[in-house]
Amino acid sequence: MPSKKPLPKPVSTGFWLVKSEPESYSIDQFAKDKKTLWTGVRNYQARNFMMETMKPGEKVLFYHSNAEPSAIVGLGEVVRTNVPDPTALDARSDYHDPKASKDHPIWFCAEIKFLEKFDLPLSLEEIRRVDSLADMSLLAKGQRLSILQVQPDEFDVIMELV
DNA sequence: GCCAACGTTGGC
DNA sequence: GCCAACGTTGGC
Repeated sequence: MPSKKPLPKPVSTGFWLVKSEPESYSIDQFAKDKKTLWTGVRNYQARNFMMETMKPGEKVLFYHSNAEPSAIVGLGEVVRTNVPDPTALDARSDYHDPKASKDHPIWFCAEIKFLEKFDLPLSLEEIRRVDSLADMSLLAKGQRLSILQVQPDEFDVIMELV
């Protein structure tokens, strides 16, 4: 028996949810930018999603966290993945990592393009009231990951409600 | 502003 | 390798 388990490489469900505090990057800013690099992620699990699980063309729900109300507010689509995060190499960035270099970027991000701002944002409170969304990882206790997988059936339910 | 939950760091 | 201390996330 090998003493080490291989690192699990999760299969993409094809759908994602990314969190952003509207005060740092809002859906309105995303709509203006048309596309953005999802930089500044400094968590290995979230990074690995953007390095090896996410695929171009997959849909991304945009969630406002720490907001009033916190809610799913829009939709984007993955354009590129596994892009070295430029903020890690920028000494003036809040996200600068002195251990990162051009040959060893450490941190990677995805590029996401704007598709839609929802007419009816789906608040966290509303999400909790939908039985078929009860298993969303967004609702899991202690869940702090800024990038989460979404199941196809959950995505369909959400798109019916926004 | 509070604080539970979790990830990371570093001393040993 | 253990684990206490610390920092961050994000709901409330």
